[in-house]
Amino acid sequence: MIENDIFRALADPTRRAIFEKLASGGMNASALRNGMEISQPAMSQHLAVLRNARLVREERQGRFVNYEVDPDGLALIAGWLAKYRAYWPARIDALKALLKDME
Amino acid sequence: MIENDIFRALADPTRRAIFEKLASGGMNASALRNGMEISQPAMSQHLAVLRNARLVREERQGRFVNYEVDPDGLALIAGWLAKYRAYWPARIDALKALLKDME
DNA sequence: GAATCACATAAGTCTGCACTTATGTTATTT
DNA sequence: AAATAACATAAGTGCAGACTTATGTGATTC
Repeated sequence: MIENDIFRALADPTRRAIFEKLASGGMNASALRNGMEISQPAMSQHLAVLRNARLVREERQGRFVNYEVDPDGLALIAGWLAKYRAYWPARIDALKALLKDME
Repeated sequence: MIENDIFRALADPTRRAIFEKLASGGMNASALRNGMEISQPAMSQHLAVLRNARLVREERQGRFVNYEVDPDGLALIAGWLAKYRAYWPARIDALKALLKDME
């Protein structure tokens, strides 16, 4: 179940940090490690989990592998959130401000 | 960190099932157990985790404790998602239409 | 083609966490 | 006030998962 993979992937703070870093632009695994104090295998394993959850996708470039955010995973979270939109009216103003900021 | 609590809380499928059940209406812990094959302590522990993540809130009613969805947790997820709005431009229009419909 | 570089995979260790059994706490009932 | 009902908490157990060390794989460099 992909939904389970997504939430389990995001449950780890290190993985969320990696994802956030990728959100600012595509990057290879080595570049991702810069300033993160994480071993090479650990990074590789984290990326595999994120990729399996469709939060990230890879693209081979020579001997480098470029990673970038996969919108599919985000859309799935948005879909999960939408199921509970009945509870959003309480926060509707905050959301509106958020959207206005998106223009 | 509350964001971490939220994602860790949602990482467990049983906890997501409990949350989904509560989304269809407030309920006490015993009613939640109906048709779930889960022990009473396990349910109590799951509810504690969800409550700590602000995904659920409780309200004492005699010797019962009524649980309901807490919009705060959902809003925090929406806020997290919003950080990556650059990756779901196509979804923005749908969300806007949704909010307009809420007026 | 041998060495090196970027990354993946294997296997083992250790911590966190979901569960169980047992007991505590608070409110109702009789 | 004793019994019971609804729930919380404590302590112990077993497994998943985040890490390590070691090795494998595919691409570039010399």
